[in-house]
Amino acid sequence: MALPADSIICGDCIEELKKLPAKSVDLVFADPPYNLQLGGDLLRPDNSKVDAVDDDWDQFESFAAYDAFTRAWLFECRRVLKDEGTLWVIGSYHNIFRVGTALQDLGFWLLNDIIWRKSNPMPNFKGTRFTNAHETLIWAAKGKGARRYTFNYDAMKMANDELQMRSDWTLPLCTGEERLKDETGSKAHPTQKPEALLHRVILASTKPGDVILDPFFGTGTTGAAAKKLGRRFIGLERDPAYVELAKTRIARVTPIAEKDLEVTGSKRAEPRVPFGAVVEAGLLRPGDVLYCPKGKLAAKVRPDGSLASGDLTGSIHKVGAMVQSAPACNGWTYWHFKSDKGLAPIDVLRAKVRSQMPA
Amino acid sequence: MALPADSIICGDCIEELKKLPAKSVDLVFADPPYNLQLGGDLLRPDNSKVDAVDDDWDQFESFAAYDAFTRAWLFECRRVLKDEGTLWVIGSYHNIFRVGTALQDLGFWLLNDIIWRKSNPMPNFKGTRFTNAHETLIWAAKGKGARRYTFNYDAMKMANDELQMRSDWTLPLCTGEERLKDETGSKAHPTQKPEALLHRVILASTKPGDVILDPFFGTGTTGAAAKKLGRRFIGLERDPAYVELAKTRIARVTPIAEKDLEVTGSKRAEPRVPFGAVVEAGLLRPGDVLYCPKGKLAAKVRPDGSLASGDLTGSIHKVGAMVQSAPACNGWTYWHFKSDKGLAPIDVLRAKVRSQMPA
DNA sequence: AAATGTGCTGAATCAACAT
DNA sequence: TATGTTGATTCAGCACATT
Repeated sequence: MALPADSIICGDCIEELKKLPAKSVDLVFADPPYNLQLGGDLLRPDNSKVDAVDDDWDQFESFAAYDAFTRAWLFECRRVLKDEGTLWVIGSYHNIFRVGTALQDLGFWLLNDIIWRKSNPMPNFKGTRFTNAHETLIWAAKGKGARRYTFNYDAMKMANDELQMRSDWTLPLCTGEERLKDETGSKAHPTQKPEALLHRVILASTKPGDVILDPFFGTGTTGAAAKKLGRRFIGLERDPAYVELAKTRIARVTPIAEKDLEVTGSKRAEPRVPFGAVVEAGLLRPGDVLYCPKGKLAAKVRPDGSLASGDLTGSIHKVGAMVQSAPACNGWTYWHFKSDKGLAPIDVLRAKVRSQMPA
Repeated sequence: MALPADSIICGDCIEELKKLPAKSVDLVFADPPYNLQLGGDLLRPDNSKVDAVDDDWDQFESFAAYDAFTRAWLFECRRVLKDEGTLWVIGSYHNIFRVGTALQDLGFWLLNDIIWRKSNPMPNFKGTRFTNAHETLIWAAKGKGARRYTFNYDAMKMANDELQMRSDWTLPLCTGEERLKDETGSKAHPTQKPEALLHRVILASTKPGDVILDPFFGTGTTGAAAKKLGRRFIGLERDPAYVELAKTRIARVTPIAEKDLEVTGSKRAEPRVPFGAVVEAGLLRPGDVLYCPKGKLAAKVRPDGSLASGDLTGSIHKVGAMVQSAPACNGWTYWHFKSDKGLAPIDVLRAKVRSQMPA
């Protein structure tokens, strides 16, 4: 089956998930039902249905049913996810512990739990508890070994005034203009999430063009944010009324021009330049002397791009580590050459070589 | 058996819990092993080694083993707890989901999950995830029907500048003078919690004279805070060395009169707003153009809150400085956007975002 | 005396690629 | 799969030394 990108599928989320091809999506964002009163959606571990919940429900039975439901859709999401893809789930204390446990049991590897601090939460009117002012998101990779997931570290850092983005995010609720209303003027969906939240999730963990799957699409916040940011989406939603709302909503979204989607990139993604290329380019000559940042330690450049410092020879990194008796060293930033303005790190020579490289 | 109030029992926590009488304590505070699953050594950018929690007591064979342990001690705590008593557990994403699930399965009724936002967390040194900047506490009553638990709503409200105390608490780590040191001057316990955290827990959920049980007593932070606040404590701790440390520590604590309790939640500096939050809030779109005060120089907004002006990219401050060839620049006042009333500084957008933020 | 600078540390599931 | 090489990566707060 071809991947139905940029579309909404109306149907039961588990059944529809089963129809999607394995290892086909880059990101899953899921906002599953929080409470246990799911009626027909809830299945016991033996797949029998749970009756409508009343005040005296059998608590264990209900939890077991919720767990079975949770594990079923998470299992399918894991199947559909690419090996280097990641998954987000949002929830509150009513359900998030069960979701987190299920994730771990299914083999997902937790990367972070993220706290959405609501700047304008609903107060606790009875004064019996702390104001419930946050929700929790879990960000997980497909498994322990999955190392090559997308995390746009530098973009996140930039979005936070050049400080690392933390695990707590302060954002307002979805209110005002952004909140979708029905014909009567009341809110169209009870748990519509703010687009700002999805903006950060998508910017952090996907690249332009990636496919984002949302198995509980609702009124399509994930789709709207994805379209805006030049990502594709697949939405699963059971309620045809929500599907219609989401379609209208997403149709109105203007994507950001591709050239405006660029974010701060990581140095790891830069093309690798061996030090030998700097010598080959004539930016340094064999026999030239490099110095440590304070200028006291020195090493001599050799024709093959290795260094010699006394008896020590090897790569710029290895010699840098050895002369400091350090376990490791980034030779590009450690070693300096004498320029007309004093000592400068050889990293500026690497930049010169890179600027002359074909893309 | 009489209740061993204001004492520390050295022994296995589950075995010792079994010896305590049923329905005898008012509060349980538990800081169990987190079951961290760390890989090899972690080096900081300066090549120093992170002192990780690699103690034996944090090692479990599997999730199943951790779950069995968790359910065993939680089961006994529930037995020992008075019907109107409540229980707190602190953890991180490594274990807190399993703890929360166990609590629900054992019949506890969750009242809140509380986020301890660390004001000074350890950074993520490798740039691979969001900075893990919080821990989670769960506050639970003994069962769904247990309504007469203690919650000092007004004291909490008073401690928070007459606003309802929220479910996210911003507190620093336990460092400096407060952190207990061993003979060699290094930390005596790897996971000592700040007294301010216990202070708030105890003030919120106990009355003077109440008995607080801590089954993972460690160096006795719970006991110290309890004594200070005129509550009694029972500590269970396996390691005799920690027991001794805790005894000495608590002996030095002088109880304080209630009227002298510190006022927490004092006014903080204005919350920092990164420019990325302005973009996320939709107040500016990626691709929008910002102008210098005179309108001659321009820069384009990117999705991560960085700016691009020709080849120059970076934060609003950095790009502002570069286009002026100035050493520094306050981007908030330098950059302007086109509003219906002409050019306006982006600082007015920051004010909008800030007006929606809690401290 | 006051200001400034240096070094250390905190519950951390912390790299990616080529051979 | 295992091993070796390249080279990317940190924030707040406190203690203590220096100016």
